[in-house]
Amino acid sequence: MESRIDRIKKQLSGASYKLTPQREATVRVLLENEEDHLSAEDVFLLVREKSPDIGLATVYRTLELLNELNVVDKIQFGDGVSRYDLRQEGAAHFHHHLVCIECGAVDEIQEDLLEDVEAIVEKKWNFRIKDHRLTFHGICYRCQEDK
Amino acid sequence: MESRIDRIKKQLSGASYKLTPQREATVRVLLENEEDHLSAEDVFLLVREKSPDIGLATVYRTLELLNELNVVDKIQFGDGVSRYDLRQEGAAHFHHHLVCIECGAVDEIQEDLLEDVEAIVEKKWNFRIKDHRLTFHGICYRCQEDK
DNA sequence: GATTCACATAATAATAAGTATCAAAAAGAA
DNA sequence: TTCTTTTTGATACTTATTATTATGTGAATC
Repeated sequence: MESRIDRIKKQLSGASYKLTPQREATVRVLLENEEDHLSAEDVFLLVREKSPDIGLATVYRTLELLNELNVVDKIQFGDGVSRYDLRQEGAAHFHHHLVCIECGAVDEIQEDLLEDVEAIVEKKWNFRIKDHRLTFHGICYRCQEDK
Repeated sequence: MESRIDRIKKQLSGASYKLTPQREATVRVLLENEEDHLSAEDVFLLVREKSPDIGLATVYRTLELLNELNVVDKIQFGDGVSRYDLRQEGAAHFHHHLVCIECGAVDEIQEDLLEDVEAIVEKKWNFRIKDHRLTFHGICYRCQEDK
């Protein structure tokens, strides 16, 4: 955990930004809630629990910065809110999501399932792929059991 | 064209909605701009050219309704605006998009490239897929030529 | 034909996510 | 120290979208 913070610190300083206490608090919240897909508001409320004086704008700025440095991914599932998701270390590509239309849960698929598809797209559409977003909408295993 | 409007009319009446003049004007704009990915504002401005008395809220409501009936798909590319895209007739699934990070162009892939991937996800994650969203970000063929 | 009645609409107010502004504080550099 | 740059917090603002509300409309019933 500490080592991940250190590495993020290096990424920041590499781009001549500092890991200020506010930024560190924000990063810690993201690390502690890695499973979730927090909105900026969610992050703000969680950060505020430990650092009550932090401002909402600072959280937005930090998330924006982390997104530019590819530390987090900014995603939209269509509910009108941006969500911020820590990128797996070393992951070249965005991971995939399973959004349950019953309960709203969002699960992640870390595996890259798209290599074959990307090869086809690059060739057939002559498109140089840099990243992708893949989300499946359906019924998660939990809601299937409930039936 | 007229036949497509007729079929959309049937879809509406099947769900006990009417194809009012305002709704028809909105659908026509979508049909005439099928290649584009219009925002609600875009649609509103285009509809207004022919039906100056239409209200923005009506356009929003119509787009929302068409989305619920799966006539259009509501998509977000991350620029803060929802865009509305006519679904190909008979298409069970959402089509895919190629978003160029240089020029912003959005191209479409109508083919379903995900059958194999979906089979894996359904089995391995025990997730019953209803729909999917797949967007590639990269450099389109036009911008590659410009180099 | 007049009268209901449910649905649609236009106008506009309200909401909420996100951004811009700006003065003050913090952190370096000199 | 003093000067300069970066960062921050508070808050005003913007903008997409939604809610409200009074009005309109067209089919169904009297």
